[in-house]
Amino acid sequence: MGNPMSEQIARIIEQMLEENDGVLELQRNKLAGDVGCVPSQINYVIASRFNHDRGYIVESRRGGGGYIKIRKISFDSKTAFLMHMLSAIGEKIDAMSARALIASLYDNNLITQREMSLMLVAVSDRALMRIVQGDSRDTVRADIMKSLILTLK
Amino acid sequence: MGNPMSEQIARIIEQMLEENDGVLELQRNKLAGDVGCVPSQINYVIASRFNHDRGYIVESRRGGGGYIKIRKISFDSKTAFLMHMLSAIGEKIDAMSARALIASLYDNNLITQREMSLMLVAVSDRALMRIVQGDSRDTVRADIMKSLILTLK
DNA sequence: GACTTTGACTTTCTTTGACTATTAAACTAT
DNA sequence: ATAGTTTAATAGTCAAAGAAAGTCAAAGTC
Repeated sequence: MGNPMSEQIARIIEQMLEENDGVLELQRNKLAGDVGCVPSQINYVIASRFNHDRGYIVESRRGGGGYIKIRKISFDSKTAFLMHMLSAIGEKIDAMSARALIASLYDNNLITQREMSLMLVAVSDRALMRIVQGDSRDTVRADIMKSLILTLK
Repeated sequence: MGNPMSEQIARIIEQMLEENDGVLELQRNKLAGDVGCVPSQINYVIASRFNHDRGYIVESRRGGGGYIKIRKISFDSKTAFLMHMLSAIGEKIDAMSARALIASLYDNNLITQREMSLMLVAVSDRALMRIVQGDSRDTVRADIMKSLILTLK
């Protein structure tokens, strides 16, 4: 059977990544124990299948509480995400939807917490919205949102 | 997953620092007791995560009523810078001045390049400025600028 | 020959504890 | 009261042990 241990380990990691939105933190010794291999084989699998060339970023830490963190970074999907969001905005967007979109940028690791705060200020600033009249608000907000999102590209 | 004691202690200290405007005075033995570790581990955490390289200044005193005081450096100067900028803005600000201020935030390492881009969009978005009439523009822009700067803490 | 498996050895980070140093408060002698 | 001394309460240091993860080359498999 074409079923080497490395394949098994790789499948496990892939599955965990999918279940976790492309981010995964594992413990090398534990995984090795679970799957029944020597710890350094985990390194082999990661080095051969989850390396940078294949679109992954790996960070790790030794010592007590150590871990290996694997992140799938696909510029394509990032751009796709942003483009999808752009087209979802359309002509107008209300404040609550804008906030939700910004939060989802943060949840998807496309912006930092501080960037989120800045964006929230930009689309929901009270002084601004006091001046802009009624229906125009959501139009202005949509324009700002689009510009902000394009800035992230 | 990876939650070594050191992480826990570091998080506690960070939180206390945030709640206290970047200054914190703790009692080593008490904290060690609360969190359930040996006192010298507090030293380890401080040495490894709150050292000068990471932007902290630590002072301490032994004996009765002893303490360890941790201060986040440059917090004061950062805040001072931001406050100065805030008061420099006043009621109105024109687009060019706003851009200059934002650039100086970047030059002074208070924001990243991407944050700079986001802020620039927020204060100079053409769609927005098309709608806001003449003299109000600089007032709106000043309000937005102030909110943005306050967001930077 | 390319890929996989294994394990001895290395490096990094954390935890622990014995020992040291400093300080404030309490005490003692004058 | 004052100065000196002791005591108790803190914090500091450092090295050893522990807990991961990393490296690399030899051996195994297809």
